[in-house]
Amino acid sequence: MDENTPKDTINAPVRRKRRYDPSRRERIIAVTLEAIELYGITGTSTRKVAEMADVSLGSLTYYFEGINQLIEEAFTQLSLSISNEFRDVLGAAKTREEALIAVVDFIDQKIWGSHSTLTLSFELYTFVTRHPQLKSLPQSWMKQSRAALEQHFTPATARVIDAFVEGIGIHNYFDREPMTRTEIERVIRLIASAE
Amino acid sequence: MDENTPKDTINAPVRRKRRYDPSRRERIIAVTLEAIELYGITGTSTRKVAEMADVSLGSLTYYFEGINQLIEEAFTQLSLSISNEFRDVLGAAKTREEALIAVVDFIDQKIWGSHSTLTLSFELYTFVTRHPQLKSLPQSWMKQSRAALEQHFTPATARVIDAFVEGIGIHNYFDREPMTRTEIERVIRLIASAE
Amino acid sequence: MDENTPKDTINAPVRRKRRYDPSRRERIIAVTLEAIELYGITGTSTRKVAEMADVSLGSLTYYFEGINQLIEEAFTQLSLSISNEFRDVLGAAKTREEALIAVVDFIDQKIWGSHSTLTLSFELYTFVTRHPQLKSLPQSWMKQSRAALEQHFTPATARVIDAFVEGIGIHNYFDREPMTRTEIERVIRLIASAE
Amino acid sequence: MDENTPKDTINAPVRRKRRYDPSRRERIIAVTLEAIELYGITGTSTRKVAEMADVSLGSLTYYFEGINQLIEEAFTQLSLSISNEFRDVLGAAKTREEALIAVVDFIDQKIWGSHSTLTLSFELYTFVTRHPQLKSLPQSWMKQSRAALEQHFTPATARVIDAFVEGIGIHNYFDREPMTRTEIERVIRLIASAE
DNA sequence: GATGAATGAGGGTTCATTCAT
DNA sequence: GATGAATGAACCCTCATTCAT
Repeated sequence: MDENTPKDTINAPVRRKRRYDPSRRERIIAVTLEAIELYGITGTSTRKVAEMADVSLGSLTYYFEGINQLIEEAFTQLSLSISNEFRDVLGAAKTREEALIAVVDFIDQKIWGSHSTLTLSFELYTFVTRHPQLKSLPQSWMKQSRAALEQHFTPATARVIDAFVEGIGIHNYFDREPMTRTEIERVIRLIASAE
Repeated sequence: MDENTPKDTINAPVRRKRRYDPSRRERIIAVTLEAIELYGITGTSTRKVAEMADVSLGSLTYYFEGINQLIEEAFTQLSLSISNEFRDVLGAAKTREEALIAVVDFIDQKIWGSHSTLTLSFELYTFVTRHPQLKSLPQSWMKQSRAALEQHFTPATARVIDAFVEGIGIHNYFDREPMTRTEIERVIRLIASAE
Repeated sequence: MDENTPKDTINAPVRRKRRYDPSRRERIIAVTLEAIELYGITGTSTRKVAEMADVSLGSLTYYFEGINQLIEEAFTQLSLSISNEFRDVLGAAKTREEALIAVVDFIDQKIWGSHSTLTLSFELYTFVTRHPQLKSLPQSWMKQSRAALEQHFTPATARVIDAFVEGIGIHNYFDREPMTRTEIERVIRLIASAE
Repeated sequence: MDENTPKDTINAPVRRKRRYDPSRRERIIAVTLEAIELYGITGTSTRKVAEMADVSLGSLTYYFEGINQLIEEAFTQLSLSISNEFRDVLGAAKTREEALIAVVDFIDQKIWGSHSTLTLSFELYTFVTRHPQLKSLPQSWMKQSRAALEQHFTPATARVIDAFVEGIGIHNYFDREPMTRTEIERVIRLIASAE
């Protein structure tokens, strides 16, 4: 009782008493993804997420079964974001030529090539390895990528492009002299030419 | 101690639990890699490694600065193993045709396609993301792969093959209908044909 | 809320999850006793009780001061049930001989010997130890047991029988070879014979 | 490093660094029993035990699988103490008459009648209810009590006395007017007379 | 050189209770 | 009157690391 009574209006203690926060669940998920990007799954604790989301510790287990479910939902969202973005980029292409360029863009810098995306993907792959029930995440992600590519290429070609996107993205991440845009384009054209 | 001490035969050559063991350091590293494969970095603790290596807990910090150094050395060894194996497989190829088949084998089942290798690679990639000083590991690994490939292909082709190996390995790991050997071979031949 | 709201039949008498419920307080108490029997006081939480009673979480602190008051009321009810049952069983006896048999029945299987009753009694005894204001519960329970016995036996005998009932019930609960009905009857007759 | 460096010898920080504490495990068990008596199992936490034993938190899980194993060991010790004490008291009796008096003493005040013992017994009974693997504790305790009694009485009588001891102890604990020593003695003699 | 008992910060989670609606 | 989202202290336990022997 005492601790809630402000001595005077000036020194009133700042007490976080945020009730009614309708988008709380979504914010927690988004913040979790940020935490994973910043600190890795290893460094992502309930306490850190709660603090980053400006939320009490109890909120996490109020909305989620446990930290694993939280991570799963965060990854689900990540997976959706990436594959939707790929779909959008490819979907905007009207001709086969535009599609080719869109793929190159996707690798080169726009999405897949980004530090953030790759970092999160590595975390996801590693996590899926230990939690096989999440295999559906990269699976449906791959499925959607290929569906988007198949609007412009044959299934076989789509598959090869998809795999190349994956591989070159990772290699460029580590490589001190990443493959140039010109070279990427040459490869994509080569693959596409084989249909 | 008591239970291991022979009561009356003073010089009896009793096998102590922790016997004289010159290769202890190496064994700890090897066991750490096993632990990472089995439980992930997250699930690999000093206690578990010590127990698996049949070594005292103190040994770990006696031989290594800390658990991170231990993991780093384990990954260094992993990196060496994989790239050496790739070098050997490629090195055994006498003709360009044999080299092509060797690459297909490498992807298809022998090494890179294995569950164990991919699992460890994901752990490594994730770890490197948080410990940039280890970037040299995948870098020199890539360097050696390409050097091996360059015995039979141009540098540009070597690079593309290398990236494709990476990507298709990962995709096949997640894919419920992995790319067939025939299809893999077709792609490799396609890439090689562009020289 | 959405899923329970009828889309077009405005006045449809949809059964809400939480319907009008006049005996809610009593039900909560009864359910609490069930929870204690199933999970022990340790395993009985407000959430679990609310869920089992199909009642909102807030109801518990709305109807009760706190969980301790809830437990107290549950135990009060338990105490009443058991002692009333004992009173009824004894009250139905018309002769001293029938009373003897009734006591044997009470121990042997009917009430006191039951797993459920003993489980709850242990919980109660333990709880009373930490909340002395509840000592009146076993006290009035004992008082009523003796009053029922005194319809057929002297106070001194009633007391001894009562204590024996307590002791043999507990021992038979743990004993792998419980005391037989014949033997129980022999003891009761022995005690009764001393008047 | 900084925090360990004393600024001067006078203000050297007091750091509990108790290494080598050979009886630590036993002390933790003993302290746990004290904690259970004082606060009940419900109120006995790892933190409280660690503090009471002047031991670090980690020591508890270093020596015990978890808090349940700790409680089990504490109860095992309790069970041993009580039944040994009963054995000793009875064992000191040379004649049947002395044995009778020993039993009365045991109930009346010495051991079983004590607040402490009954409190712990209630906790034990309640705990066993939820952890059936501990049923052997009260079982072997009963077994030993009867063995001690059978030095002076027939098995049937031993069993009845044992049950009566249990029941009267509990009832006297709750009763505002406990059974007098004289009355207890009368009952014991009555039971013994039936052989 | 080698050990393993000891440490304590930090992990995930549960809980009774509060209170704006 | 009744709700349930929100709180934060406290729970048990794991961990890398230290250090007296």
